[in-house]
Amino acid sequence: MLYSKLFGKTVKTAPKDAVADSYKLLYQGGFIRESTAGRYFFLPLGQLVQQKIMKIIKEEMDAAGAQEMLSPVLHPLSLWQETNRTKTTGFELMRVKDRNEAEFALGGTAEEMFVDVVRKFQLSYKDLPFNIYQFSTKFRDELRARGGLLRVREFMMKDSYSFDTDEKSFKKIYEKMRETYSRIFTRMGLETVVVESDNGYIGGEYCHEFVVESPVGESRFLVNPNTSLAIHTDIVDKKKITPDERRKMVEKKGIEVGNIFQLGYYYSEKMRDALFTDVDGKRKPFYMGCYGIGIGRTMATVVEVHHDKRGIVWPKSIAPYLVNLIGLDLTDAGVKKQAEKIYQKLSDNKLETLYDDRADVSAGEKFGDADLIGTPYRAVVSKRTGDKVELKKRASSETKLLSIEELLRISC
RNA sequence: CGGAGUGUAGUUCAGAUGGCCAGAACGUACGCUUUGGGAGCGUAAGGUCGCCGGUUCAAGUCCGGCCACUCCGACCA
Repeated sequence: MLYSKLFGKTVKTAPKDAVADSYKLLYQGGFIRESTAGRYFFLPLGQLVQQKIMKIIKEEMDAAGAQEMLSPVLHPLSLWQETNRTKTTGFELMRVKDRNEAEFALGGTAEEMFVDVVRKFQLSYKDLPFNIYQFSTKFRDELRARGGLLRVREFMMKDSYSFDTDEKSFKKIYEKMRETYSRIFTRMGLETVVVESDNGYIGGEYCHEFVVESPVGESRFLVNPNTSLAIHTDIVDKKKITPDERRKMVEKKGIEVGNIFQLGYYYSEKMRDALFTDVDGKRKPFYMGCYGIGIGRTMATVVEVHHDKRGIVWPKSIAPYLVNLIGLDLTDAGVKKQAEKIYQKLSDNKLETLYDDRADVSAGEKFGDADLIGTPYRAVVSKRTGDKVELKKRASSETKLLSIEELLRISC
């Protein structure tokens, strides 16, 4: 990508009321812009990151045997009434009517929809278990949005729903999802704590949050550093912890980037005909679970964890580009030609490159932008570099002069 | 929804006691100069002063209502 053609520019100042570092940097770097409170545009750079996050999630979900599909965003309100969740969700449902006055809820989570599609089929125990998921925009009319992408009213979420014959079978999927989630976040450079939590309006008996420790997070939990037992402060009272154990636990704050829920029969018993035929010929309700990851929040969390005073330091796995190629002295025809040649070589080798081809911008400004945008590598071509390229990792201050062949050996 | 606060150019802000054509910096466009850590000079464009109403000879400024946004809390991913 040519920097001169990239839609979205870096700016020196962030809005004065931006408090979260992730919001400041994503704003200044030209990744996002606010529409109205809690609703954001993802600019080209931001969307590239979001897509990479989704790609990793998809790879891991598919490897775990889950199948991607897609449900409508407008949910018939009658489905939400069937489970009485029109009244019990913590967020306000947003409602719309069509031309026939039929009422819909803008989906904030999709348990009812997925049960509804499943019950359209005549399933038997032989079809179970399965785990189906989607990426889609969720709408939650929260009382208050905060912290840029950390808490919003409209966001991309991966939500999946598992259907099982019984608890024993379900627990295998639950355990698999727990491992899958840990792997997903590790691949994005996030270290997560698995925290036992309250189910809230989702229903069911137990659930676990995947929390990244951070002072800007809203999740408070207690953790025992020796046993890695972690529980949300909300459920401490329910958990009958001995005073002795309690003393060993420390309280921490973090950002909830994902969660896994046991739903059991919560939905399949409330919704008519959410049944499968078991081996004994009897119709029985599905034993369910659901699993969510907020994409935008995950992106913001990565920035919260991986940045310095100059800007973002993206992990390779989700960086918008691997290399920021900076051409200096581009008014010199020889240098310009060399820079273009290197850009071409990088592209030919599938090394995603943002080429800063601006001829009328000072070196300092280009370096500043590169640090702000935070690609893992910065490559410089100038009068000084001759037929070589200067390479620097974003996270380090060390520079190396490499031949083009050596440059092409950098890995994704 | 309770508490606090903000709303003037794309952004950050200044505009005391009401008073002529509403300002600066950054950014943007053009010209010249400059080119390894956000350079310099010049010119220009860019504003229904959040909206509605009121007071007044006169309102960005005073009064009332509304709206939007931010922060804290409550609540929740």
